[in-house]
Order: sequence, then C-alpha cells, then structure tokens
Amino acid sequence: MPEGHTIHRLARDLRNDLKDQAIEATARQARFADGAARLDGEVLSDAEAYGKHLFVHFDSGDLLHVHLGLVGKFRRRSPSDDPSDALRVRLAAGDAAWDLTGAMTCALVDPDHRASVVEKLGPDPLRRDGRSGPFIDAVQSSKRPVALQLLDQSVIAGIGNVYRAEVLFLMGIHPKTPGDRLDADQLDTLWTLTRDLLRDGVRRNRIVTRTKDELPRGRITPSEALYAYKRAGMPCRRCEDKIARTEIANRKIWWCPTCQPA
DNA sequence: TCTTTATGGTGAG
DNA sequence: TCACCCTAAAGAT
Repeated sequence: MPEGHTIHRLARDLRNDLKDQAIEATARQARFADGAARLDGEVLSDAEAYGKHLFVHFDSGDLLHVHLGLVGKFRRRSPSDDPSDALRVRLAAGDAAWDLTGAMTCALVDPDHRASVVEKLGPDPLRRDGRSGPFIDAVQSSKRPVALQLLDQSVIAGIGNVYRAEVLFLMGIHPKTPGDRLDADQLDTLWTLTRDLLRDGVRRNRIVTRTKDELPRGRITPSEALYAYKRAGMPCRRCEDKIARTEIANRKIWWCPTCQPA
C-alpha cells in the first residue's frame, strides 16, 4: 500500500522501534548481502520519509535508501520469526524486527546521493518543509492533464494512484483538465486537502477518504473507504451517475462524469 | 493450480 | 509507448 502516507508512517514506526539502537542487519538474498553485512552493528540515528522515498540514517553516515515500488513491503516481525525467502533485509533491535521484501530500491548510499534524489522531487505535503507554491507553479506551467501531474513526483511528492483519484473526485475536477486551466486558489485547496488526507492515512495506516459523517460505523471495508478508486460501474456516492474508468499514460483513473465534468 | 492484478518507477526504442 | 522489475493476494479455471 505504498503511497506517501505509508512511507511517513514507516519512518515513524522505525524511529519508535529502532532509533539510537545498534542494529542487527541480515539479508537472505545475495543482492543485498554486502549491504547488510556493512550495516550490521551500526547505530540507527533516524528514519526519514520524502514522498515515497525512505532514508534510514546511521551514526556512521551511511544511509539506507528504500523505495517500495508497487509491491514492496516493510513489515514488523518478531526477531524469532523465520524470515521469508523473499527477504531483502531485516533490521532488528530489541524485540522488533523489520523485514523488507519486494522493494524497488534498497541500497546503501551517502548524503550526496540522498540530496540528488530529493532534488528531483516536488514538495511533500507531509513534510514541514513542504510548500504549496512550487506545486501550484508547476501544475499551472504545464498543459498536461492534472491527473498526470499529480502522479509526477517532481510536481508533488507522495501522491499515488488512489489519492489522485480521490482528491480529484473531492475537488470535482475532471482528470484530463489541463494544469494551466486550474487557478491558484483551487490548487491551494487541492494541496491542503491532499495534506489532510495523507495525514489521516498516516494515522490510520490506510487510505480512507470518505468524510466521517458519510462513513458507516464500525469496521470499514476497503470498498467503503473510497469514492472513486476501483469503483468503475458502481454508483457515485454523491449523485446517481456511475463511476467511469479510463487510462492515462498506462495508469487507470476512475472518476464521476457528473461530479467531475470536463 | 493457474493467471491476473497492483497504492511505482526505469530505461529502451 | 512499452517491456520489465520485484512480491503476494485475488480471481479464474
């Protein structure tokens, strides 16, 4: 479930479990055996999220750069649990063992590399240093469809395919609206809404976009949590139209033709 | 037991 | 624009 909220939650959980502790680092696959061997015994000083990138800082100056991609997972296990064959690396200390599998990126890097990664990213609404200005300027300076721009991590860092469908629905914006057709107030509201949804996602450790008064009580099933994403053919929750689906640049996007007119 | 799909991104053509 | 990478759950047979 890796959109920005997942990574920020992960950074927080890793800090809580492992900060200032000497880490036992183990690998099961050959491709990160050297990295794990080098990290083994180093003290974890911080864990930081920037968009969908995770940087785990060590006292030595080493950084572990992780990007979960589509299928990566970083799960909390017990040190006594036998890791799966797919284990890329385990970071363990005390009674916590964090197992990484399926990650698109798992590499030991230095601060210069971190800087070069961050330099390519747009502002992250979940970070203290995230500002809406550069986001608004970037969107307005391009005719590309807003849905395309919201997935472009150099425009805004942390939005994925679920949040983009949901935020466009909530804003009543058609996915193919050219960026330069949106005004600054609208984009500022979109930024704030995105930030609030992401924060809620960090808190819940899942994506729930429907407003509190609309949500059923008790346990919320995946299909109840959202307005548009993966709801093609189902009735819109705000009108009687049916949710539509199309593709933009090989990614599916769902929207309500009535609530989000062209 | 198989095939498909996925909340992502890169690099080749 | 497309093939491809990584893994695992869901869907099809």
